[in-house]
Amino acid sequence: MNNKEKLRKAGLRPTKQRMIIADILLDGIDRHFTAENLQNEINSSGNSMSIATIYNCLKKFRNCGLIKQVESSKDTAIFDTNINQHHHFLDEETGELIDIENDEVNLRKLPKIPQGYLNNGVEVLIKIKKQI
Amino acid sequence: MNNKEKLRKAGLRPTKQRMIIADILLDGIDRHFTAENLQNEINSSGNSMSIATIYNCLKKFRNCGLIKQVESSKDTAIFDTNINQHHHFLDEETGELIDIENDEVNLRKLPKIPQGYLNNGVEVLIKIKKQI
DNA sequence: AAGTAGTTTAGAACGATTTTAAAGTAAAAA
DNA sequence: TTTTTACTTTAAAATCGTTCTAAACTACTT
Ligand SMILES: [Mn+2]
Ligand SMILES: [Mn+2]
Ligand SMILES: [Zn+2]
Ligand SMILES: [Zn+2]
Repeated sequence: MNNKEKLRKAGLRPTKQRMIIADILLDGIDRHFTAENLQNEINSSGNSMSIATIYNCLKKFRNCGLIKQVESSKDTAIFDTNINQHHHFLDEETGELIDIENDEVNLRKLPKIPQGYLNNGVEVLIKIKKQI
Repeated sequence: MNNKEKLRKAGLRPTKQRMIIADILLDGIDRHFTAENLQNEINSSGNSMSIATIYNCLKKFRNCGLIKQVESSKDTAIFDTNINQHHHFLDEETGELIDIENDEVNLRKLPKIPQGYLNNGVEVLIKIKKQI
């Protein structure tokens, strides 16, 4: 399925800007990035785009499930092209994230979901720090 | 140990402002809160404090291990008075966090920590959503 | 008591993100 | 195809959480 079809299937109009972003993000390579990182990639590809459009598109892509947003206490939003359920190592010093595939983690025991709620995904974060 | 002693032991001068905050936060009750939440509590207690001081104190308290900061993709920092290793339920709609005590979770399998790094804590986040 | 290092503060500044509103574009209707 | 409609992009302004600045203040040391 090409990117135009992916956008259509997600319910998004394949505009010029969304296609530029899809060409960068939906190439099957897993990556973590910020809005600014993406703008730099757009610029490097010989294109340009308003930062407002980049935020608009990232929000649409995320809400459609084409990308994810990582839970992180950094002040800048971090997005993730790996949309499979998976986990992360986090170096709190640098903010660097490393993927952990889902089958690398196995939970023996999980707490009871609160009354009236449904489980909507489990994420394991392993904080790491450089050895001294 | 009283709050003045707790601050001293943490290497912090027990100033009037830090004592006001310690009286609110270090009462043994686990809670999740923002800087603004705390300012409201300070105001309700008949005191007042500059928002800069509140941020200064929260950062000091966190760096001394008197409180924690939660990993969250919300745009406002969320702090936690539960400093034991523990986990959370997160309602992504509302941002509400609910503690999961450490013994409620059991990991059968953990990935190998990357070369040159040390494990610095494991956090499990269970995203939940309201049943419809 | 005097010195000094650390702390508080109001307000300015900052940086990430969102809003505004006008111009442009894609899809639908005619 | 033309027209209409809803959606999208944009630069610039606004917003909002947080940090910085620098002057006044306070806790601790000598
Ligand atoms: Mn965040
Ligand atoms: Mn911010
Ligand atoms: Zn990832
Ligand atoms: Zn907690």
